[in-house]
Amino acid sequence: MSTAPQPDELTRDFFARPATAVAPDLLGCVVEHETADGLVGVRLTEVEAYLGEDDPGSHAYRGVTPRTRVMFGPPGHAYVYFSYGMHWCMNLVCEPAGSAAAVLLRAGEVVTGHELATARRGGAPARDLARGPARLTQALGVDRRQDGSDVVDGGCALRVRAAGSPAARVLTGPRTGVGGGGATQPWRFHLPGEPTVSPYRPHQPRRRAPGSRE
DNA sequence: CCATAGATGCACT
DNA sequence: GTGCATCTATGGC
Repeated sequence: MSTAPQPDELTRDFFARPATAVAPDLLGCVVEHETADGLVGVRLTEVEAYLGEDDPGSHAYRGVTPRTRVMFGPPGHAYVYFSYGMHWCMNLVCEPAGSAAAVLLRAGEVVTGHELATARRGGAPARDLARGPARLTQALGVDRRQDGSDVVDGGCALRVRAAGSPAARVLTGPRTGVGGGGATQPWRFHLPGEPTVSPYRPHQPRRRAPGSRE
């Protein structure tokens, strides 16, 4: 049989736009990851836009490095990075190659593979399965191996599809967990009335490590 | 509900 | 060496 695109499949052109335009359109879409263990799908309820080299809150602010190489590549790919020594976070790359914008997937609702997602999350309650960027990747089974994955190439294990009509209402707010002056722009997007949206936390400078002098 | 502290490894300076 | 685009456990209300 043919591998014709499904009607709800997102296109590369969808991601070739500014991150601030892509981000609200991603709300309500479903990210799926299929592994040997099964399929988990997450309906996105909260995302954040990160711009390129002019955005102090973006990993791309200091230009191309081995880690941020994928952000500067073509749109429609996953940028997965390691955070705080134990977590993985997932972005979808936007804008044409050479421009480093991306959208961080912050939270969602597990709509497929509830049992597998719960097992991966250590038996967490349903609302918490994908509430937070690191929880979301853990529920999906995404880690370093998915960095650079093409999510709009039909047949990839990690993919994004539209689900129903676009969100009727989208709320915006300041970005979460970002300092350096990058938090003040209203580049966080979420759906209203969603219990899976992570609570907003203003950025707090990290206290010194134990044992260091004050 | 809220606040705080500790875990933990990598990218970059 | 410094600083994280975080989460969990624990304690108090």
